[in-house]
This record gives sequence, structure tokens and C-alpha cells, in this order.
Amino acid sequence: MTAPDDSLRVFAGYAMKRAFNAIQADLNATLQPFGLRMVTFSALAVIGAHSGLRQSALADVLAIERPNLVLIVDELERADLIVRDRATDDRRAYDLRLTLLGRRVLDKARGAVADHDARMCAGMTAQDKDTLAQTLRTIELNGRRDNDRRTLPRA
Amino acid sequence: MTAPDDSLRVFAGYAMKRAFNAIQADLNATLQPFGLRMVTFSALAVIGAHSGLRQSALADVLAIERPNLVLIVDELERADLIVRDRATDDRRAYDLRLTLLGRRVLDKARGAVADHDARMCAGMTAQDKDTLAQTLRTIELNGRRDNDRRTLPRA
DNA sequence: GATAATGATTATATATCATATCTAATCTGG
DNA sequence: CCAGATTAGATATGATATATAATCATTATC
Repeated sequence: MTAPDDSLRVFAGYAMKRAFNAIQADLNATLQPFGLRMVTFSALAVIGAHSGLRQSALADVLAIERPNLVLIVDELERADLIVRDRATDDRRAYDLRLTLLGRRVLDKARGAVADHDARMCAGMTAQDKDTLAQTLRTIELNGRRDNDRRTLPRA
Repeated sequence: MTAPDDSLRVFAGYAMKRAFNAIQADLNATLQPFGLRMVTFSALAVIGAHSGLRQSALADVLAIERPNLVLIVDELERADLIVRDRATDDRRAYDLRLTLLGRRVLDKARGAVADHDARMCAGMTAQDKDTLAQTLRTIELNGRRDNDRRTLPRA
């Protein structure tokens, strides 16, 4: 019963790419009715949890390049889900906030995403999910440590 | 100590995307000295484990669209890592095989990828890794089940 | 033997992601 | 206060990944 890709299954990265592809497909289908994509949902959620944060802060949080985030914020703004408020203390910057529609859409989309998550995690115990979250964070941090070795100092 | 993306961390997909990004960055850096990328390494490994398989079979295994696989196979062939042998029983098809160089490069790259994997999984027990592999497969299969519901019958 | 189906390919569209550059505004040292 | 450097956001652009449609040669089916 050896699968054709057994030689790759031993690597965490391979298994993760395949699992993530599955999640991505299901999640995008889940978000489509709301006019959202994975990144726009993520951005909306972070703005909802941190009203008034700036674009560059949001870009840092989501690990997205600033020019790319501009388009994402554009998309959310065009859909009347968020507004760009000129920051009072820095007229270059914008405070990002949800509109009322944005709050409503976020809440509903969040519920749909929770359902999606439950669907994808079917058959897993609560502890399995906890372990997964912790494991993924470990991997992410291991990567960050390695990156720092290669990255030039910023200051 | 609440992170700015706490509202997203609860979802497996978000944590996975971040962890996978870390893996991808480190893995691509790992493979660069061999002239390989993630997909070309995967293809090479599968060909190495299943000498003589056809392009469409390889595409199925790796869940890559056939037109895209053509370029990947081109790349491996140009680097003299594999050959396309005309299949004796079907002159449309090719049997893909490693060259001697391909075997050598695969073995060395495999070692480097194993090191990379160990690096990314630092701090995890063997059981943690097992659990992760199993969990990821569960998620992948949960996705497949859902897709089948949406996909039109093939036959 | 005509028609359909298949393996590989080509051409092409689209999404994603990174880099370089620009502007307007702010900050800092003299 | 002013010149130069820095920062927030935006624009333009290019690389890469991924998906679809159409094509060609060969094989299978009726």
C-alpha cells in the first residue's frame, strides 16, 4: 500500500503543501459568497480586531509587501467594508476602520470560516488541533530564526 | 501578550500558511545550490522512486496540471537529470528516468532536504512529527472529500 | 475506417508576489 | 528654520505560479 509519493511524505513541507492546497481550495470557495479572498478576509479580520491600525502595520502583521497591501485595502474599501481615515497625528498615514457593513460581513464570514475550519479538521480531537497549532508555530519560528541569520541588519 | 493576528491564529489555515511560507523560504534556499526548486525536487524524487512513469502519471501524483509539468520536465531534462524515453507500448508517451547525474543530485539534494526538515522541526519530538504528518493527511483527505462533492463525475 | 479519447505540447490568461520608483509628509541635525 | 534623510502610501513593472483552451500525434473504440 505504498503511495507513489511516499518518498516525499516523510518531509513536513510536502505534506503541508498538500494539506494547505486543500484548505485553500475549500476556504476560497467558502469566502466567495462574501466577495472575499483569503488575504482580504485576513486583512478584514485584523482591522476588525485592531481598529485604526495603519497600512504598514497591517502589512507587517500579515507579512505582505506594502505595495501589495495597497491593492488589498483598495479592494476592501471599494466594497465599502473599510474606510481609510486620515490619521490626525500623521497626515501621510491612514487609520483603517471597519464600516458597519464591514463589521457585519466580517462576523458572517468569520462564522463561515469557522465552519470551514471544522470541516477541514473533521476527525481531529481538540487536543490534536491544539498540537497542530503549536507545531505550526514552532515551525514558523524555526524559519524566522533561520531567516534572521541570512537577513541583513535593518538598523 | 496577545499578538495582532490572534483572531486568525485559531484557524488551521492561517497558521499553516505562515508555517508553510517559512518552510518554502528555507527549502528553496536549501535547493538552490543543486539548481532545483521545490517542484523540480519533488518531481525528481518521484521519478527516482518510480523509474519509467509517464508525465501524466507524475502530474497526477503531484497534483500539477499537465501543461505546467511539461516545463518542469523540460527543466530537469535540460539539466541532464532525467531523460524522456519514448514508451515502447505507446509512442505518444514518455517513460521518465533519472540519469546517473540525476541519481547523484537527487541523493545529495535529498540529504540537504532532510537537514532542512530537521532544522524546521527543531524542538519537536519524533511523536510530534508523526502526529503532524497524520494530521496533515487528515486535512488533505477532508479537503478531497469536500471537493468530490463539488466536482463533476469524470466517467 | 471514421470518431472519439489520450499523451504531450503550445499559447495564453490570471493571480500572486517582489522590486524600484515616486509623492507627500514628517523628522532630525545644524 | 531649513536641508537632507526618512517614512507612509501609491504606482509601475517584472517575475513566478497556476489554470484553461486549443493543437498535434497517436491510440482506442465502434
